[in-house]
Amino acid sequence: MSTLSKPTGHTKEACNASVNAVRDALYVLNGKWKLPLIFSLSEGPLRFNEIQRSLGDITPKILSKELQDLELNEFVERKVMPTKPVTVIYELTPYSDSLSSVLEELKKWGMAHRKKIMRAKQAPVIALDDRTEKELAAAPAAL
Amino acid sequence: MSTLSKPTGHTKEACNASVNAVRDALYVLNGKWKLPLIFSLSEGPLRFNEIQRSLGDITPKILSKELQDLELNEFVERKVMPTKPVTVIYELTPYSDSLSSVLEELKKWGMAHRKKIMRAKQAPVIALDDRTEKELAAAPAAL
DNA sequence: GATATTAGTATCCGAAAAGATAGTAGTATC
DNA sequence: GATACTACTATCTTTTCGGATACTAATATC
Repeated sequence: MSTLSKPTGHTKEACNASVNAVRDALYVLNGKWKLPLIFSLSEGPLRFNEIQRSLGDITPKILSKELQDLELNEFVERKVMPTKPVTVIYELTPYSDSLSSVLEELKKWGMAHRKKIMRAKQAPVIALDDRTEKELAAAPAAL
Repeated sequence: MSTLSKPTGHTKEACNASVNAVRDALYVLNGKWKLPLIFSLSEGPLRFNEIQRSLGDITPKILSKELQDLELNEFVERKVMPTKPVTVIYELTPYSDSLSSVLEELKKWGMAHRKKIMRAKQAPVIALDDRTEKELAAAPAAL
């Protein structure tokens, strides 16, 4: 039995509100590139092509879409510089800092979960490091 | 400018490790039904058909798959009871409680974000309540 | 005038996630 | 013997996501 529902009580309305709030939060971080993008920009502003190079294999279409998503959520600001061939710089907003505690919690939990899976399966570290996160999270019992 | 990268420094390796850990965490919560399912079971153990009824419009195929995912991640335990027509009960494990602080952070952030969006757009509350979370999070500027 | 660089957009494509619909095995009831 | 309930599984279709490839407009360089 669990205590997950204790803090807010467990009325249907409270649960739905919680689910919706958590979903809102997950939604803004979701997809393959949001996190790499945020971490990449956390080292400083970058231009479009610089981001593309730093992420390696993202296509311009996807990068453009992801940057627009981040802009809509006010994590990233897009600045067009009036240079000869125009340069566009993207940088994290102060608001993006509000994510830090959430990301910190997710990171802590993710690392602990990975350790649990490693312990549970007694798999050698090297083998674990070779697995993708998807495999790790989706099929821990298979390790 | 942001301070997102400060706590762990910003070496390439540290960033990748963080991204992977956060991704691990997001992965186990991802998909349309994981959260409703967890919240539903947080009120107590339920049988397959009871879960289906409580979630409304999930198909048995999807429900079965989601429950298996949760079982693999050790959030849910599946117990087969030797009754006349067999009954199967699903319940949250003690390990699922480890999610509570993560979910609490996500909930807090999600609620604050929604409020920010509401303030930013000065949209009437009723209009906001009519929107889906996807619309809210994906296109806040359109409110 | 040909080529390169800027920051993208347009079109098509394949994989994966989700859903609709139907069926299954075992038991019990009418 | 027909129907219903249990907990699913099988098959097919739709929707969504991400990617490959090619292209654009404006300026600058060779």
